[in-house]
Amino acid sequence: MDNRPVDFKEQLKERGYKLTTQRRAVLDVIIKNEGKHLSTEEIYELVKEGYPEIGLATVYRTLLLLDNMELVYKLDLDDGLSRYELNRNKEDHRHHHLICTKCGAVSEVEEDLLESLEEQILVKNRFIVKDHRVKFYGYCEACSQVKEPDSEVIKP
Amino acid sequence: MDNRPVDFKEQLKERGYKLTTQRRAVLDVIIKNEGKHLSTEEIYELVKEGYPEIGLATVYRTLLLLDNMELVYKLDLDDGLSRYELNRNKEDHRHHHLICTKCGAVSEVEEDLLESLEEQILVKNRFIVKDHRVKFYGYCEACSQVKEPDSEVIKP
DNA sequence: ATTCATGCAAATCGTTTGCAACCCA
DNA sequence: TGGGTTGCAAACGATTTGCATGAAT
Repeated sequence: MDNRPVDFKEQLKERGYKLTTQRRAVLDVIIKNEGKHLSTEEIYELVKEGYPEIGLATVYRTLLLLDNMELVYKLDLDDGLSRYELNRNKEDHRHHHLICTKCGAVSEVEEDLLESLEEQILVKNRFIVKDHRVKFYGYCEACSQVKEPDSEVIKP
Repeated sequence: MDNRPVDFKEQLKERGYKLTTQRRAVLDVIIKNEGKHLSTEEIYELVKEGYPEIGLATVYRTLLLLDNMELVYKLDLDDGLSRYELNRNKEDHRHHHLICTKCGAVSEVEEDLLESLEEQILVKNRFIVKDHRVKFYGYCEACSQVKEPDSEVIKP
């Protein structure tokens, strides 16, 4: 079902890059942890479990490469770290993130629903929208039921 | 028309903070440059024009304070710098940014138009949206008319 | 007189880069 | 073989922090 590794090798070849153990290891970790929004450091630690010799710089370089190849998608969840998620298909980055400012939980809205807004932007601002980044801040189901006074953990 | 400086003094007092020349100078620069999305360094340089003794650390600390007081709004325009814009009123941060990936120009969409989406999120995800950050990437009017092959300057 | 704020320099921290050794194609 | 790749350590750049001095209430 997952033929990405094959695509990966081909895509690297097309660009004149080599398929190395390190690159496979990084991609594999991201694939195995789909949905977790891992940070660079977290990816590094996970890769080291199966490949202790890898260097942090290699992880940074590989992530940059995967991002350029659009196999991966870089996120900013406002904690000062770069996080990544698997980009299942080219149009897949059209989902949004819900960030709970109380507990820090991050979930996703699979729908896009920005077409009408983008159409208005085209007409009113004469700006052609090609991509977008949308983050919603608020309270997740669990946190919205708590009665205690607010104590925000996350600041947008 | 602009009574913010008065509010500023009061708000500082309420929180037990002092009104210093430096804090006024920083806020004044932001007010005078409304719409420019200045970075911390740029604000520092502008403040120095009228107040050469100010230190960069003070600007950082003041910006953090203004952000906490919600007098200012922090932006991330993907260039690795923190940028700020004046937060005219508490509900004012409900506008979006249009970022041209060819020339880097940043403009704004004053309308919000996310209510229906947020209503759907409430129903489907049971997540209560309190705030959001929306960035659109694409081509501004000038750049969308150029015929040359793409040469993106900005990477989301 | 207190208490908070400032300026400076040093410290942090995530990320990038130079370079010799290494390894895939 | 040979050029891309790696690991290491040093370099970077934005932001933060410790501390003695200075200013606001």
